[in-house]
Amino acid sequence: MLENGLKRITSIKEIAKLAGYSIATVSYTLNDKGRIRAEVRQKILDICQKHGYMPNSAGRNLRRKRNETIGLMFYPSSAAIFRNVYYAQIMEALEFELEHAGYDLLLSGHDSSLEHSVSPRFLRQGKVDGIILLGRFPRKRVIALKDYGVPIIQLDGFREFLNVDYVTSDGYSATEQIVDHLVKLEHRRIVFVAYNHEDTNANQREAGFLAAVGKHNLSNSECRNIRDIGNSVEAYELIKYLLESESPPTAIIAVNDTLAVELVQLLQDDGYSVPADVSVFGYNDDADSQKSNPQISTVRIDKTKLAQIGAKMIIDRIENSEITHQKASLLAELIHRDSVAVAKS
Amino acid sequence: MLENGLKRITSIKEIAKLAGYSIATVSYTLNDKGRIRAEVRQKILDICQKHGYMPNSAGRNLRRKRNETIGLMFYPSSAAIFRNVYYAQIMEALEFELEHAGYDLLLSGHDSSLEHSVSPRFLRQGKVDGIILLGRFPRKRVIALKDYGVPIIQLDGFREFLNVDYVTSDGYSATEQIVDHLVKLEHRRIVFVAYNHEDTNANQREAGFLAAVGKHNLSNSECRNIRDIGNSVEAYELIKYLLESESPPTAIIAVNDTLAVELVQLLQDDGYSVPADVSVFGYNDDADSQKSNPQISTVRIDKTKLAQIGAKMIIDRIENSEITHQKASLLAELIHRDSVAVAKS
DNA sequence: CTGAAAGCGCTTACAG
DNA sequence: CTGAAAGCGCTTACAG
Repeated sequence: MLENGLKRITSIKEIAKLAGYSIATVSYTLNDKGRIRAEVRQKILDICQKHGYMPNSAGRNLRRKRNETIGLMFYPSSAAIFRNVYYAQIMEALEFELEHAGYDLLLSGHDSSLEHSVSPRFLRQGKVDGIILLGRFPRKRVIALKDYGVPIIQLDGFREFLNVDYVTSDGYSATEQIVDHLVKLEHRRIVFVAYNHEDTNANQREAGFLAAVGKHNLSNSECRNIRDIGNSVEAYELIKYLLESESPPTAIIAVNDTLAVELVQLLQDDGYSVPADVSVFGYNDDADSQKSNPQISTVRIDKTKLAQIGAKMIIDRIENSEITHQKASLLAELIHRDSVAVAKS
Repeated sequence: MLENGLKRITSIKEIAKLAGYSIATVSYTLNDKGRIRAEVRQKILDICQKHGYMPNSAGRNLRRKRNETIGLMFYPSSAAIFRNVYYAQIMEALEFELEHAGYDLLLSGHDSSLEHSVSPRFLRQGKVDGIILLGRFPRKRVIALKDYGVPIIQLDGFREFLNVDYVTSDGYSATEQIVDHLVKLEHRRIVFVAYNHEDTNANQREAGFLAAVGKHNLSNSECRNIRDIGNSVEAYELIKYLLESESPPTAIIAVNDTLAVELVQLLQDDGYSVPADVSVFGYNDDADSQKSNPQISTVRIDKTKLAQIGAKMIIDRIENSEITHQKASLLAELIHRDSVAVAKS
């Protein structure tokens, strides 16, 4: 029941009957199409309003062959995403953009990391017009998903040569900038640390690191790229070994702020001082990099922009499948805070 | 194109033609209804499989008058939720339950705190069968939402006398337990602190506090319930004033772990020792309560169970609107850690 | 400017 | 055990 005690009307047919016009006229009015007399239009609108009429999306979607819905998938799983502060801002902006463009966002509780996992329900049921892949989806999964024929894009992750649109951040140039900056502060023994899982963003950052090491003629044996650690404790064990060696590193570049924050904690627990003994750089400008003591120097990725571009990409792809392959790599900005200082001599 | 080079089939009609049976038979097969000969059944299933057929949800939903979709709304806004660790686990469990029950989860980017906000798109478009309200929705908003006629429930929030199902945690008894415990540790001057915004969960906790103060014959003038602070700094200013008074509180109960953690930080920055000078209790068992130093004693709310019950409630309500009003209040468990000690004498 | 009608893909009572 | 047919609520070319 509505406020005015009237029964809620759920179909265009009833509205048409009440107004004394055809369902076509009602439909045109509701969609601002065709040329309906202003007077008729107003009458119909009034009736809809009065009876709390809401168009039925199943009816419209069946006819239009659209869902006005975009599916969101996470890798490795949605559990991982919700716990990850990095994604909060992205989700937020994504929702905003999509809602304004007339799309709803459908979530998948699907665990994409399971080897034999079937595809998410919403895909099997054809409930979405497009899919946004958030995270470091493996190539194989992207291909499998692409084969459904539903438009997909990758957000904050990418796979080349798949003709799948993507938007990510330019970790290569970001790392070059970090090394440039560290070298200016007289660092010559720098370590890059990332997790052992496959991650194209981490690869880019590593590649930028290696290129910068070459560019500045830093010693290959003194600059390490550690890529086989499973967690911060493992990372710290290796770093500790290096710190106790004859030519200890003076700076550490951690693949993200979470790792950076944890390393700083472990270093401090062990009696090292940051940045006096060793400088630490992170990536992402997550909230915890600022809460850490000292505050961590990091790379700011404009997450809102990332989401905006992603939203635009998937919508473009849905509404115009002819457009050519799109990819974007956002330039990142260095944020200088207190975890970096001139190299210990 | 599928792997086998065949065109993907998108309707039951084409499958029927290929199989040489009617669409009714295909439909019955797909839905495991009616009595279809095993042989025919297998043939149809094979064809579907081969051509990657997926049923069209708009068609089915139009016919069934269902959406198989549940909308999720947040208060004050989705932005607030994504940044709130407390909700990560709830979202996760909710998704899991709903997906298994055959429902998809539709997200709303809607900002419910805006006074003149329209309802979310998915509601206006009739895209959801039910709505889960997460957070402390004001009574007025709950009523407005309820008037759409779509089943709703409140999760981790509640409004009485509205006949809206809800599941929340029993903050009343939790706080009683906290005070019982503190009294056992010889605390007699205890402060309860909560934010100034309207929040029925906070009200419950406060009520439990007041009841326990009465039960233990604690001094009303020495036990305060502070409910008018906007943030932790404001809270700390008041607490500091009390700590410097003649009969300073020996224990603080903060309405959630976030506030507790921030208060501990501010106390320490100011030279107070926790728990030597003052004990601190939180609620929720959020991740940060464990990361804090000292680790914060808190109240564990089984968020997974909260979500499970919530999922079951909304589904019950959707599938059987006749059921009577349901409400649940989860018993919480005290988690004893290092922020609480015997009262300073 | 307005209406009659087809059809989107599905489910389901009914008939056989 | 299987099929013909109605109808869910909508949009849209077409006719007038």
